[in-house]
Amino acid sequence: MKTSPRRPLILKRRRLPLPVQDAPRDTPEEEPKRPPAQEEPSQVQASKEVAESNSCKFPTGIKIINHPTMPNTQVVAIPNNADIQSIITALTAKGKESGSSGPNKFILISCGGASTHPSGRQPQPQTSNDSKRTEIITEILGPRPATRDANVLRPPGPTLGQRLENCAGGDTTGCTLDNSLTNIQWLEKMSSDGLGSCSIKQEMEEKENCHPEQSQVKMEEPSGTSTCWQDSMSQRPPYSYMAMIQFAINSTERKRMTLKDIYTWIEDHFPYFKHIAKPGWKNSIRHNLSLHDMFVRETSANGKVSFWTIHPSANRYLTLDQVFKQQKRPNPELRRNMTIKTELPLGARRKMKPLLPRVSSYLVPIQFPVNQSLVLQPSVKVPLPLAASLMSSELARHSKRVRIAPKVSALCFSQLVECVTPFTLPLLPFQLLLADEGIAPLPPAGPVKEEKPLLGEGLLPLLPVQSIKEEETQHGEDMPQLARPIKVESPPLEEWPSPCPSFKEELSHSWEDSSCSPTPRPKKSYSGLKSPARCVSEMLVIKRREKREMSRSRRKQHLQPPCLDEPELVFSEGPSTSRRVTEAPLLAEPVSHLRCLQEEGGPFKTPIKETLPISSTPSKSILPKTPESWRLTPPAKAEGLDFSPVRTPQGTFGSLPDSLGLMDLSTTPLKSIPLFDSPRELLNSEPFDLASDPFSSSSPSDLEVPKPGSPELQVPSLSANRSLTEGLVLDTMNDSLSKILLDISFPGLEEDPLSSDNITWSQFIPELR
DNA sequence: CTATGTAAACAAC
DNA sequence: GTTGTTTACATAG
Repeated sequence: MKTSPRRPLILKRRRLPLPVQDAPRDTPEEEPKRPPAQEEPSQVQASKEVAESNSCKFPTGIKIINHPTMPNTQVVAIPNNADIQSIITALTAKGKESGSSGPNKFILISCGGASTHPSGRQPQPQTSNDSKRTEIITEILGPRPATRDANVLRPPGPTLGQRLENCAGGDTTGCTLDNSLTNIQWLEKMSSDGLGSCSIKQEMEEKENCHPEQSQVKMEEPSGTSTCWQDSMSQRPPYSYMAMIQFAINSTERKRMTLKDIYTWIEDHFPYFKHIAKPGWKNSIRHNLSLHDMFVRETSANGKVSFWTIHPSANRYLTLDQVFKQQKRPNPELRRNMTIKTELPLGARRKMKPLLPRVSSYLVPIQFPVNQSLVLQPSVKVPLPLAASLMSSELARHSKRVRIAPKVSALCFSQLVECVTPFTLPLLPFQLLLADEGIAPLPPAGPVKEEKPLLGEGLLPLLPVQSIKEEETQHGEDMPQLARPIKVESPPLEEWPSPCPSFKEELSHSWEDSSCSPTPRPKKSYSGLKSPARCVSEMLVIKRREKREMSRSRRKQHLQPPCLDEPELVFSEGPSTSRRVTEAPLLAEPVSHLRCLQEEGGPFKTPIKETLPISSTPSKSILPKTPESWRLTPPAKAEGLDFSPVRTPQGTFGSLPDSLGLMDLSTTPLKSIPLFDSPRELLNSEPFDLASDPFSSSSPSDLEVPKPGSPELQVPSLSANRSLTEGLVLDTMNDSLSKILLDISFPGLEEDPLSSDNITWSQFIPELR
């Protein structure tokens, strides 16, 4: 189709221009916003239901609304005077009761805020809304991307899968800013996507998903959207080769597959390759296998058969199934893509984002519901003390990025996610930044700009924890390479199916390697595993590589920390999966977290190649350190990297405390959480840190989060254009509470709301008023 | 610049 | 011919 010489195949995803500004076309009418009410009926109902139910349980004045985009997520508007703890307790109970199927994430927002606000600016416009609405929206459409984040975010709770779903949404929130933003996006989506049916209903039903069994093979159908999917089958899948390879490999129990099987799997699952694609696609597959460090080649014991595996640290265990599901729900993207193409006019189309792959993906798109979406009762006002927020992932695509904060967990939430809200773009720039409490520390130094660095870290933060630590510790900077071997971390053994895997690169260059020894670093290494013989052979290989490396081309891309982009999914089911991360030691949930973390980065994103020094790759890496980023990442933080940071416009945020975050939420100490009347307060206030309390202790000193002092960092920086607000997100699944910062910029406003202190939640969310 | 896709040259089996 | 690696280049963001 595409005939471009070079790229015969073009991914559609890229194609779609953002409607954003142009949007006009797309949604002209629609977007204009439908009043919330109008939205999907189904949604509405759902929301109502929820509300009702909630209302029962909770003190009066509390409004609960289903999050428009996030499944299993509700936005809870809490009056100032309400007893937060009790509410949290109630929500927690509720969430638990509901289990994965029900709402398990709650974004807490204080409503009365308006009152509080002295600020003057309450937005008028919005105000108007207040009265109006009572209802809200609901689920539906979430933006897809969110899911990913979700994963990330999600702690390990129950099953990841569930989480994902739950969280998936990420998001959330309700933030609806003003109309503008929201509408467009989502509405648009809705309409355009047509998700409709499939997604919506199913969404609610997520449950199904939960158990998905997915045979991976057939995933397509699972959803039922088969038609859509099928249609798409003839088209090039929206997944990168790297993603497809991962899907293929992860579809097996042992998580390993021969090249041939990979080809077969892909052909089976994506007819496009079987029937339409040029033969060269196989070459591309091979190319990807060789290029990305996350793919590790193992040789069978006898040495005759080579299996390709995914480096545990990088493996998110994504399966097509999972991705597919997620997409459905939350995002309609795929759907969109598929359908859209045909249906929508170009303008209308959204761009597809590469699902899995792109690094940028780290960013999670967040969608905000349209403003309307939330509605609180008029009467209710919440002060906002709470910040609630949400987070989860979201999608981001738009213009901005949101970072997701990790769960509160331990120390830090710090993670921020940057999201870009894709859709919204046009509308408004609303950004969310999640920050943990501490978060902020920005990376002072660096300009942050680079996302990448961030990326890696950013999301990861969580993940890394374990790995990171280890690395850190191990590394230090230099751990001898020897140490590396330690890698054991990677749980290779267990995880790795193959008994004796020999990885090409044993040395691992990645991580360390680059720097280290000149020696070879073959791609992957799991040292322990390989047999001697292999080692030798490997060595040879390595040598070659080294040479090459010297050269510059793209070499294998090293793993990096994860990113999120991908659809997240976390694995779920996989038996094996479970542990890999042995390392995780720290966390209680380790596994999941870890996994997430690692995975995040992993899979899709290519790890950064950090490049060896030499390597051809340009890694931009700022971090010279490690090539292997993925592991290393954390440390970085220490170093000043930011992990999670949000990148604010200017900068970024800081790092995560890394590990901290990971810790676990389980104990969330919500109790003491302060509520903030206005977003502004939040900003000013220190993070409350959950972390501090409970975790603080836990957190290693080193880890320390910059938080307190630092707050400003972010803020200031942010201030420039944005405003920040904070919110709390209660994830009952995880028992975690997270705080996030929302960075919101209003189009209309010149100033940042923040800057003006005036800002109130209501401004952001009219309904609250 | 980076990530990704494609093509192709080579090398080892 | 298959499998792996690399290099080179193109394209989109």
